[in-house]
Amino acid sequence: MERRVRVRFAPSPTGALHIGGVRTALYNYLFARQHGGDMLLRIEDTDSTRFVPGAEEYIIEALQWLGIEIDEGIGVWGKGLKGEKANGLNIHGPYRQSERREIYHKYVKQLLDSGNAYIAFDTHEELEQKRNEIKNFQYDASTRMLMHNSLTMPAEEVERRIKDGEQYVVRFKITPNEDVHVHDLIRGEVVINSNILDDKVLYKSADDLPTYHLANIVDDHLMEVSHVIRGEEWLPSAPLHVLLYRAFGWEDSMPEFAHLPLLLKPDGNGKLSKRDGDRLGFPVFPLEFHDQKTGAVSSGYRESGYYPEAVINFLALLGWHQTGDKEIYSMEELIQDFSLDRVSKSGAKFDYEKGKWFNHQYLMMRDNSLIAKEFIPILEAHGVATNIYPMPTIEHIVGLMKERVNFVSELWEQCNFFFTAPEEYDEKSLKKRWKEDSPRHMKEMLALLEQQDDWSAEALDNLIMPWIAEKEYGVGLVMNAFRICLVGAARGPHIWEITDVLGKEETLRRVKAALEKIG
RNA sequence: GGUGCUAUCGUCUAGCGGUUAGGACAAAAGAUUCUCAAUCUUUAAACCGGGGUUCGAUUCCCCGUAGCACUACCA
Repeated sequence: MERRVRVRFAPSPTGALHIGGVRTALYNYLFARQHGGDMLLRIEDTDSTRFVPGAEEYIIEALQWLGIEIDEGIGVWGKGLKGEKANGLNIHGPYRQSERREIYHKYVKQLLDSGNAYIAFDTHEELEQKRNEIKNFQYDASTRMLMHNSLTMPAEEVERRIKDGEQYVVRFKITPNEDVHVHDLIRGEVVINSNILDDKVLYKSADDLPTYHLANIVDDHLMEVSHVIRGEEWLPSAPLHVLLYRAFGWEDSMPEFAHLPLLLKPDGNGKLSKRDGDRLGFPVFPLEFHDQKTGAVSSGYRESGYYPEAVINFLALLGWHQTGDKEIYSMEELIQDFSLDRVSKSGAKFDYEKGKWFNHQYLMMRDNSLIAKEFIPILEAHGVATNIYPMPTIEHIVGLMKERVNFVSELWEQCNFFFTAPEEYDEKSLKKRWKEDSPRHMKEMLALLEQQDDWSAEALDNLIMPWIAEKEYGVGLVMNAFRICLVGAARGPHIWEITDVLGKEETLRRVKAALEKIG
């Protein structure tokens, strides 16, 4: 009997959601949707010292922006999951680990009672001392009898210490010299000897919270998670997790594991970090993040002008690829085509340039009307009174220009001349395209244009081209000078597209102004 | 140091014993155009090294090398 697919994304609220975390969330989501299963969001806030206010809200907002729907847990949203139905699914809650203390108590006790765990009183100082004393010290079968714990002291003393309020931790008692097999959906069988595992802290009395390892196993079991899809950094502790399932007697219902390759720095070595983004000038977070403690602001993909579809598409292909050459995938297509066994095993260097290209692709595919709406605020920020332009005109302009930019935000510098007359003339263009005869050409052209009533591109072309030919001025020479008058530089779309948008009056005005200013 | 994972153009990758090793990004050149882009065409660019297995290895195995991850009362 096939088990219902249930996956979870379980970030800890320690700051902005890293782009690698976003990819993990995405892969989980794709897998869940493909199998008609459930996508849960759980908050792993078992480290009270690293909690960052606002992080949880940030995570939810980021997932919503990207279109990664949550079926169960924190921040449920998405199609058909609103209201009661959504709440009805939240039967495994609470989904914040800090709110599950009672649950963990029970399971810590179970491990203690079954002899799979013990209580330890060693202070940080004592541990530090041992690390100095014994090279490569590890708290395990070889050293645990040298330490202050319930294995080395009488039960009464343990009890007394706890009663006295002494802080302690609960450690997992690892059986030495045992090969632990982990089946990984991406990597196959991984075998690790338990000797290299230490007696992991499972619970700390100081904040009455479990550590990741315990909470993770208990929650995944209770929440009936079928597949654990997470970053490769967890692979070394996967055997520990297997041992934990075993100690609880849950090995039969243990989830399948899939450890994803890491996202690496674009240059050099190591995994992608926030600092790389700062250094190389690209965002490593989906949304802009304001750190309330430090006041630092980190840039986000949304604020940088990316479309969520582009970010999704880009991220999906960083570590996963189908057999063919297809590169543009909608979310629906990804859900259709995604598979864990086609996830690559090696880390992927983060290629930001390709990310820009993806956004370009989505910009090209986008309706001009939508782009125009996005462009209007930018126009207004540059002092353009957008209400004097009919919407179709703005749509026409963005349609002309979108193919030469990656982001809507780059549109302004490409097409500002449609909205404001040039005040300065690009020196390079002048040098190359404004010749001795240019003023005379422009004056003659001006005279011709002033007589012209039909301002259509076709009519203007029929007027000007024969004139140039007749006078033998050279098309390039005249047209480029004309372009400089209108644009202020040697760039932009076809010249009759520009005259069309500007209209006769404005066109003539610009030519006159240029004649005055450049001479 | 220990343990694990990984290894095809600069980058993301296709390839699942026999291929002119394919595609995309980035780069270069050309075409086109009144300009700048876009577009199209083209070029350059890779199987980490050494052993096996095999008629034949980029592909399978081993070793080496390199990279990465983990090695906390962090996740």
